[in-house]
Parts: sequence; C-alpha cells; structure tokens
Amino acid sequence: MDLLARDLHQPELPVVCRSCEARNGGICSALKPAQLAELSKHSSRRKIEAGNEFIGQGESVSSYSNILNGVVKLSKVMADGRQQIVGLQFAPDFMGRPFQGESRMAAEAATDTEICIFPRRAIERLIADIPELEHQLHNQALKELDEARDWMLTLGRKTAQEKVASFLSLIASHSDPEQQDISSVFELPLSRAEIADFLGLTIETVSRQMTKLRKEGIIQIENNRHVTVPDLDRLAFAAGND
Amino acid sequence: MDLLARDLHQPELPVVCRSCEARNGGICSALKPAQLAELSKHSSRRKIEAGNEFIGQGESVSSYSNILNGVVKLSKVMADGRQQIVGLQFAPDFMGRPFQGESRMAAEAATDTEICIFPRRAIERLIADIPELEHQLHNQALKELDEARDWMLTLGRKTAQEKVASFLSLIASHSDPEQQDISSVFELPLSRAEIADFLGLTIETVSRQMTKLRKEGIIQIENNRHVTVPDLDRLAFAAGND
DNA sequence: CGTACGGTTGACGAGTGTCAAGGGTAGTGG
DNA sequence: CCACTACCCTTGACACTCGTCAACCGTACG
Repeated sequence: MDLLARDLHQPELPVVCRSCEARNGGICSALKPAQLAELSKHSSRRKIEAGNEFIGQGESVSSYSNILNGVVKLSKVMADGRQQIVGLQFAPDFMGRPFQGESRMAAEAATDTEICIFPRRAIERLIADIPELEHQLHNQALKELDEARDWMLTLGRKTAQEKVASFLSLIASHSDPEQQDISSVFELPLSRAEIADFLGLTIETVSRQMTKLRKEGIIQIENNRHVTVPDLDRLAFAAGND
Repeated sequence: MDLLARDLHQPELPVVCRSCEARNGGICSALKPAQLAELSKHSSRRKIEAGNEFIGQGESVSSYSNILNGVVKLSKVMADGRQQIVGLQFAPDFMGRPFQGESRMAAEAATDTEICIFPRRAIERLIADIPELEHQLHNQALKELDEARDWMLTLGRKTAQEKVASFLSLIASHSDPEQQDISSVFELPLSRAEIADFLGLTIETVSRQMTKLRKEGIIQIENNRHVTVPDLDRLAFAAGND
C-alpha cells in the first residue's frame, strides 16, 4: 500500500518496474529511479517453465537476473553423473556471478519461474558507479555463504531423517512468511529425485523418510507435493535443530 | 623484489606493514598507504597456538583479522556435539563477518597461526569510504562461496575414499604454489579427528582410507602428518575429479 | 617406567544404497 | 468410456559401505 503510494509520487519510475515483485527486496532497491530507468532499458522479463535449465555448468554467462517468482535450483554434476544441488534461490534473489565469465554450476527452474534479465555489461557498469549496489550483492553473497555452510552441516553430519526434516523446514520457512509461527502448509518445489540430490541421498531413502515422518504425525502428505506441518517446532526438532 | 623496491619509494608505508606477508594479497592491497597508515594505528598482531579457539559459535565479534600465516578452521557444532568443519582459511584470507555482530560458527587455529587484528569500527568505517575495499571483501566472499559449494558436492555425493583424496588434493593445492605440477610434499594441518569433521566421516574411516591410499601407492605417509604425493593427477582421479 | 594421546586395525552391526516389483495418477488414443 | 502407456512415487528384500566398539601400537612426556 505504502509502496504503491510512493510509486505515484515518483512518476519517473520505469513502467515495467512499478509492478515488479522483486523491486523492493532485490538489488533494484539499491538503485535510484533514474538508475532504475537506465537499467530497465536493457532488461527484459522471461518466463521459464519448470524443468528448464537456463544456465549450463561450464557455460559462459553473458547476463544476470533477478528472480521475480518461482524457485531455481543450482546444481553440480560429476563426470559419472552423480549430482548435488548446492543451492535453492527464491524471489527476489539475484542470480549470476559477478566478475566471472563462466558458471561453475547449472541453474534450472524447479518450478515455473519468472526472471528479469540484465546484460552483463550493464550490471558491471552499474556496480562500478554505485557502491551501494556492490554492498547489496556482497550481502547476498554472504547470505548464500551462510546457507551453504548450514547445509554443509546437514550433508556431513545429519541422518537421513534429519536431512529430510531439514529440507522440509527450509521450504516451510520460504513459504509462509506471515503465519510460520506454529503450523505451515506448502507445495514442495522439488521432486523426490531433486530432494535426494539436494540431501545427498537416494530417491528411495527420501521416500522412506517422508513416510516415516508422516507415520510419526510430524507431517501430512497429499498428492506427493502438498505438505502440511501441524507443528513446526516438532519438525525443527526432527531436523536436529534443538 | 619489485614490491620491496616500491616500498622504498613509499616511505609513508606503515612500518608494521612493510614486512607483512598478507599485505599484497589480502584486503590491505585495496588500501592506499595513507589509509593503511590510519588502519595500522588501530591494528595489532597476535600469535595463536594450534588448537586455540579464538571465536566461539554464537559469540559476539568485535574485531576482524587477516591471516598472516597458518591455517584456521571454521566449524559448526550441533547441540548433541556432532561437529562439521565448514571452511579452512589460509593466509592471506580475511576473517570476520562484515555487517553481523554474532558469529554463526567457531574459528580455531588448526596450526600455529599469526593474525593481524582490526577493530570492528575501523573496518566498517573504511568500507564505507573505500568502495574498492568492499569489492575485495565481496570477491573473497564469492571465493568462499565457491569453495563451500564444491565441498557440498564432496560431502553429499562422494565416497569415503574420494572424500579423503579430495581433502589431500585441497591441502596439496595450498601447500606448493610453485611445484604443484606433478608431485607434492606437505604437512597436514589437521588431525585425523579434524579431517573426519571436515569430511563428515569418523576417525576410523579416515584412517582406513589413508591406509588404503597408501597401499595403492597414491600417497606416502611419515609421522602421521607428513604426506608425499608422487602423482597429483592420480590423487585427483581418486578424488573423483576426472 | 607409567600414563596420555593420537593413530591404526579388526570384528561386528546399523543405516543407507541397490535392485526389483507394484501402486497411483495423468495423458493419449481407440 | 475404457485400455494403455508413461511417469513419479512407494515399498520390500538384500547388499554394502561406513559407523561403533574395542584392542593395540607408537611416541611424547612426566
């Protein structure tokens, strides 16, 4: 509400940005309207269907983007096919690796996703001009570093059941920003195979642990993807977060 | 040589910094002599013995530091005592988490270590003034993020033998900057217990895999800590890096 | 000489992976 | 409307890697 009002008083704000879901949380919040206008001239929206890989591992990257909605998975693959998801990104995260031409992992839309694409050159010019922008990107990098290290603990030291519970906790925390006090209801953005690749397990083990959590009453499952968590504290406990 | 010559032509360079091992690689390389002089007024050197924990998990942090020499391990502990090392830092890495008062992990000297300490306020003032400094820190964060994600693949998808070989490869790559083409000789900075905590294994499994690599001729071991790798390519292959 | 500590080795068992079969649902075509 | 297929998920039986428990070794140190 407040934000819409502000928009009315800033008629110079680019039209395409006015209704942007990511403008207030993403990197664009570091930009002044004039700068946003300049950037928006070079940017474009794009819808990506679930399952679509839009950056390949080892591929050269000529653009950056903001996630407007949806979930993107970042994954690494070994030569023999073993795969590990090394990060999930949600709106309004920034994607792309400043100061590096080549991606060290693949990016794939886990759900239907919409992104706002900026050419590489435009972003790098802006970074040079606007310290606040680099500050924003730095903070996002630090956030992702924290998440990666938390997940290292999960991968290295937790049991299969704790891993699955940790994953469900993670998704729950990204689903219900408002009523995540006690219970939570959400759609899983990943298939069982993807969850396995995120947790360093097999499909079968993920499935068994989901069943076990269900039988213990910690979660309810409908349609494989729709999950209800009646008591988030119990789930956190099952995840090993005492 | 060249750098020493430059120092002679910049007499305003702080005395304590002139012989600093980290000055040309660490964050200090982003500073002009005058800024370095200002910062050095508030900085101090400190030696830390191996095994000494100097930042506790959940502790508030009032200072940042550069590693001058030695190896520092960053680790997380679960409530029941399970532990995971989430990063190793070598000279001239910067330590400390900008824009966050509390550490989410513990920092402990793995070997005898020397660091250069800066008060929190001084660094944060400098960051605000010098965009290049934030750029430097941003780059270090991105480097650590890459390393963390590489390690996620190791933790989630590699076998015990591949994990141990990966660890040895990592150490080798940080030991012999000059002759790491074919073979490598180095001292392990971590005990078996610490290696286990880094790899998400037990001491016994690490020990067994070391023995196995030794019997296969991929490594030679003396005194538990002294390791020789006759063929780094073979080690990389054993680590799953084809 | 005794103790402490870190590392190795062996025997055994638990947890997770592998392989295989089967169930549920959606989409397709007759 | 009903096969028929394809896909994802679940479940079971079994195997194997890795963890657990215990004994032992070598070195450092008092």
